[in-house]
Amino acid sequence: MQTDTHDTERTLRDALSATGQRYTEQRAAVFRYLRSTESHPTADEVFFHVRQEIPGISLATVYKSLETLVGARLATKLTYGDGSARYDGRTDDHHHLRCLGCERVIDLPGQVDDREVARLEASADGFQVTGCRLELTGYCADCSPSPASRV
Amino acid sequence: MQTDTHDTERTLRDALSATGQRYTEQRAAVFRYLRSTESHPTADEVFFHVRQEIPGISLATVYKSLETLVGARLATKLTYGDGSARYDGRTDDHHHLRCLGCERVIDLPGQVDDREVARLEASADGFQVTGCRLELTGYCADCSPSPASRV
DNA sequence: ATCCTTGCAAAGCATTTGCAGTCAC
DNA sequence: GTGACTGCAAATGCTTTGCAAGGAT
Repeated sequence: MQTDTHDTERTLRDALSATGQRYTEQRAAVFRYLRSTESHPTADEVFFHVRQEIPGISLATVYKSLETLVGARLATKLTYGDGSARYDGRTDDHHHLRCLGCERVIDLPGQVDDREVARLEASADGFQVTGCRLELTGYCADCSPSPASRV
Repeated sequence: MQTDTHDTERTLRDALSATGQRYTEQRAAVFRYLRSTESHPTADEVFFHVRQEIPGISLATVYKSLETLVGARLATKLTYGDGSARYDGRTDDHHHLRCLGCERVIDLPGQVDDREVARLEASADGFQVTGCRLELTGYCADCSPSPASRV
């Protein structure tokens, strides 16, 4: 646990200093919160939680910190979906489920098979593929309209 | 060609009247423009083009028309990606390529194999999947940094 | 000591809304 | 004639920016 905290701080310090940026309490708190949750929070939600630790932090700083983390590849910005952007503290290749009922975004374990990507890529003439994002939409266990119905 | 125009108008009239909504010149122009392009335009781009046909149309009306079309399942709203939403006149199941250079969104022929979706879905415990969106990111032929390089 | 960061308030966009006049049915 | 739609302008919501004061190296 203690080790976790140290690793997190070390990771952040290293990534920031590598690009001439500074380690600050605010950035650390935002980073720690992102790492601690699987809820893919919006900037506002991050602000709300981090404020309990650093009451004086401003929303603008939260936005700046989040962009800094994304720039340092320590977080991902999820811009699909309506409305406000969501941030994800995971940076490994993974996908998402989006509940059409409660709008929650849930991590989906597993990756798209490379052969499947290659097959699709074959239709993308002259396009050089570097990444793949997949989102399954539907209804989570709590929002399922009815166990058997299908829209 | 003539038939195409008739079909388009008929399709729109039918879809609108089915929900007690009215056929208007503005909605028709927006619909026609969406059908005529593969460029996945933003609301602003639709506004720009439709204005050449109906100079008096307002941006608000374009937004309202686009939402009406989406609601009637005659268009799709593409909300992944930063910034403004893009609209797609195609409603069949298909996916997209997003160029990280010029930000263009290009249609990707082909679908994700059902078995692949089923495999991923298996990890989504209790989640009822109704749709699948996939986006390959990379560089289009015009933006490719260099033929062989890979980031 | 340098110059990056913060917090505040104001600005910037994309999108939505309220409402009176207009139009499709 | 009735209720839906348009156009305008103002409002909203998320995000970014400019700048002086403060903080990390």
